[in-house]
Amino acid sequence: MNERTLKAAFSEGLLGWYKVAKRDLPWRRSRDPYHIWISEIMLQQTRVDTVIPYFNRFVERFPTVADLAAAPEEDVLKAWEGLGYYSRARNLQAAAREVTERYGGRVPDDKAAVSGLKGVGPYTSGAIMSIAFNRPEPAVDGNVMRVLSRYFCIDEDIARPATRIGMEGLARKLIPEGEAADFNQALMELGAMICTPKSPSCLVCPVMEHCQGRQAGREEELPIKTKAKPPKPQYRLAALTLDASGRVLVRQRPEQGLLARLWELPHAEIPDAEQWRSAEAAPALFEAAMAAEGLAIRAERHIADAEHIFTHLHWYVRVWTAELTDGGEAAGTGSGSLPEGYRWIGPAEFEQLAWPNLFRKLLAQHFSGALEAAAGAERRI
DNA sequence: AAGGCGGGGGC
DNA sequence: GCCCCAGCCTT
Repeated sequence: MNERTLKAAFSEGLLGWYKVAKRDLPWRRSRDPYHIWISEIMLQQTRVDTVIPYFNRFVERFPTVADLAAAPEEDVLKAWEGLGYYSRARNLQAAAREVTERYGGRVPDDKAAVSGLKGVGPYTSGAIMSIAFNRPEPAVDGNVMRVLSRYFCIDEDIARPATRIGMEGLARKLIPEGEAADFNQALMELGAMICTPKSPSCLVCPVMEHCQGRQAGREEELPIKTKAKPPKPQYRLAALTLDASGRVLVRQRPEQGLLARLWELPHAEIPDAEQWRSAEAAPALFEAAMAAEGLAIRAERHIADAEHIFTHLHWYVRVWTAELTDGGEAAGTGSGSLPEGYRWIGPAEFEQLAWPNLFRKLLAQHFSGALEAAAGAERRI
């Protein structure tokens, strides 16, 4: 079979399968390019099942581009809480403001304009142009690279940017006339449902017959991908500090970087794991580290441990109860002696602010009494 | 080209 | 435990 026939068989088989097998997803019930856009940003590095509830809440809370553009940033962050990669939320709102001001609140049917929006890269621009406007642009994500690597038995490392460029050229040629929206979604659907990373379901695959990877017996070893580096361990101590009325001392993270603008318990890295672990050495190191950030505390008692794995970091977080050492003024009614970004919160404020999952879980346990109960049980042993 | 940037599901 | 996911941005 020649190359042209191989491609035609692929496109026809895949498209025919998709038209009868496609999943009923919330954003597929809409033709609104704004909805397509929201869904594609949320779906970056995030699974469909995770995105669905976020998508539904988000479009209800921000029904139009103008609503999103006009919303307080903290509202957008709260709507994104738990979804991860929070720069997506900030970029999305910045882009919504650009669409409102420059394009009258409508997502432009223009490849260059869409590509220029913050948070929209090669994949997402192709997805919006094809799915929302049926333009024949490729939308090459991890699914597509896996499917194409297998079907055409391509050995190139999909971690290399150059490989994605090549895949885009191939994917562009595969789009059947006038079928960009369905075909691009079919490619991703096949990758998600049939041509999975592990144990692909070749026997029910609509294009198995001509799959070059399977014919070579290599469907399990493709695609080729260089391994990611393991996350770097970081040992951190966090302070659970209460005032007289039971409120908890928390702080907001900086505007840039990891977990930007989310809220957290005050904490500091202890570079030496052994010292971090040591009940004798840890308090003084913790107190010094917090003092360097302008917060004078005394660490009292180890109360909980938590772990959180990011793509590039592995946090080991040990929570100590703590007290402010600069007298009652800081623990009072917010007289201003707290460092910038710090505040006292009760259960009501806890629900309003946006937290990374690690601290959301810890504080939820504290406010429900579970944290102290567990520590008390441990102490009795 | 490499690294920063979350969180969860599947096996 | 390990892998990977409907990636983008900065350097």
